[in-house]
Amino acid sequence: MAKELTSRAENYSQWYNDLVIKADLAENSAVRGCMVIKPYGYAIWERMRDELDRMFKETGHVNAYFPLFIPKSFLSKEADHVEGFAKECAVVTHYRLKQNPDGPGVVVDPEAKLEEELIVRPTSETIIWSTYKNWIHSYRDLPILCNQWANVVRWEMRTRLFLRTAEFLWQEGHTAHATEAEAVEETVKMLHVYGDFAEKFLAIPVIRGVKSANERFAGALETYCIEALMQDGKALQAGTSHFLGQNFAKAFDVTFMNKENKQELVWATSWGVSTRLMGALIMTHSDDNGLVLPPTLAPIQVVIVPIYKTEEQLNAIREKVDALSAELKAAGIRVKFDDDDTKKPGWKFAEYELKGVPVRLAMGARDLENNTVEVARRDTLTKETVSFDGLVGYIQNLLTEVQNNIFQKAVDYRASVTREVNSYEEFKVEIEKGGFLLCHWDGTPETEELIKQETKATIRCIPLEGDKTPGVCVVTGKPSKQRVVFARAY
RNA sequence: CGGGAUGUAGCGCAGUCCGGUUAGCGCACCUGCUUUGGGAGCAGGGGGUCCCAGGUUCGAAUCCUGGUAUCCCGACCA
Repeated sequence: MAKELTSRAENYSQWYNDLVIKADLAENSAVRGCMVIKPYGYAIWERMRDELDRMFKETGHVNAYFPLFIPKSFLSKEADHVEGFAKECAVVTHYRLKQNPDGPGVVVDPEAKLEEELIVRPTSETIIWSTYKNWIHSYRDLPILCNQWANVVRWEMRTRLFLRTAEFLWQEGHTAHATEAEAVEETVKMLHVYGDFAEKFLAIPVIRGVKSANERFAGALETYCIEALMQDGKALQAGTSHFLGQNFAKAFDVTFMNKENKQELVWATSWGVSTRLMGALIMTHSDDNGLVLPPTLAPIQVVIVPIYKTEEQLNAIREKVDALSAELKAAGIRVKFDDDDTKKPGWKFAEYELKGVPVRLAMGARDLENNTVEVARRDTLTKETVSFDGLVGYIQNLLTEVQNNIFQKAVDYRASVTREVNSYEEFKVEIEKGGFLLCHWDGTPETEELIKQETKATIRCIPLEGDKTPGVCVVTGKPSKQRVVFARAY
């Protein structure tokens, strides 16, 4: 069969959709803009979820769960917040159906209209802070460090698989603190949890930074983010951590008695990452043969494909592989022996490449004779024949090497399309080529908006690390404290 | 919500302009034999409310009207 993924097409999204569907990650469902995540894709999400959950718990957080439905009045209590989300809310108005009196099927029962409409959560700040009001009375009740794993709904006008779906899975942390300093510290801490997760676990290099006012979360005083760069040169916001100040405490009247017996408003943060990370993963590492998964994340790290003609040969291979599998498992490696006799070896090779399995072993009669095995790595698509002896150590090293290699490849790619620009003319030319542009900006929303209108580029973030040399804005010539990161984004 | 395109087997498509045998092709699926170190070959077979509703006609996948869904480009947006 001819290779179906012919090239990284001009129309990246088409390539991406083909890839995702063929790789058995997800399908569009009948519901507008929602996704079905198939078992293999979900296993990848579970790997992400488990690792993040572990990191959250290591930093002192606990999990909880809050309602799906938010009374309309809650959402309107914080002015900026409601303005940010009002245009994309799904609203529940009735609670019952009845038999259609004029024909077949059912209709909404007009008798069952809700007194107050319910909003399907687009995010949970409001319902959580209405709850925190009852949990917090004293400084002794603080901090509260809760996370929830949930689904949320945002009725986007235009959706894109994994990157912007109407419903998506995510985690949202919501913390409450006695002091501003502590809340800011929490916000930054979680930004770095996300940054470390992206780089060490997903092998996606990210820029840690602060959003400009235009791009800030609705209701936040400051939004921190990690920004990644996809292989087509477009930026993707991969995670956010918000310092919410006392905005939600004010809106929901959440106060506490401090040690001096004075009543104070509580300080808040929230932070989240979503199934968008699946999109980031695919669009950072994949090639024309399908997914490329970092070994830390891969649900299957090593697949073993037997090559045989007879049942006897298979049994001989199985005997040897079973011992190897046990050793690999004991070493903490996720291994699969695919002895499905309805598929041929060549088919399996292609299939596991499509699925991004980092290391593939093939073993046939030739190997049994020579005490060898064929080792293929997904990231470089190279193969070599190695001795069966000491194989576990070899594979452990190889997995580490693959992990480092795909991260380094992504770092190198990003470096190759990140450059400084020093005039607006240059900016307009360079932005067409994609990638990150580092340039000076006068710090005003007006200038950012002008650039967005004229070039479709936005400030991805004001980086926390790196060069802090001042300069002058490429548009207005006014002073600038440091270079900021511009790009076109998903 | 504007502009454009497309809905025909599980997937990808041809047929539609110019109405007329039993709606066709590739992949996938099933059976048999041969195969198995990179998505096997040959032979046979199964599978269709042609997006929905109404209309025109002796006759509609094809023409007309309305609806609906999806995709792309905008606007919008973690």
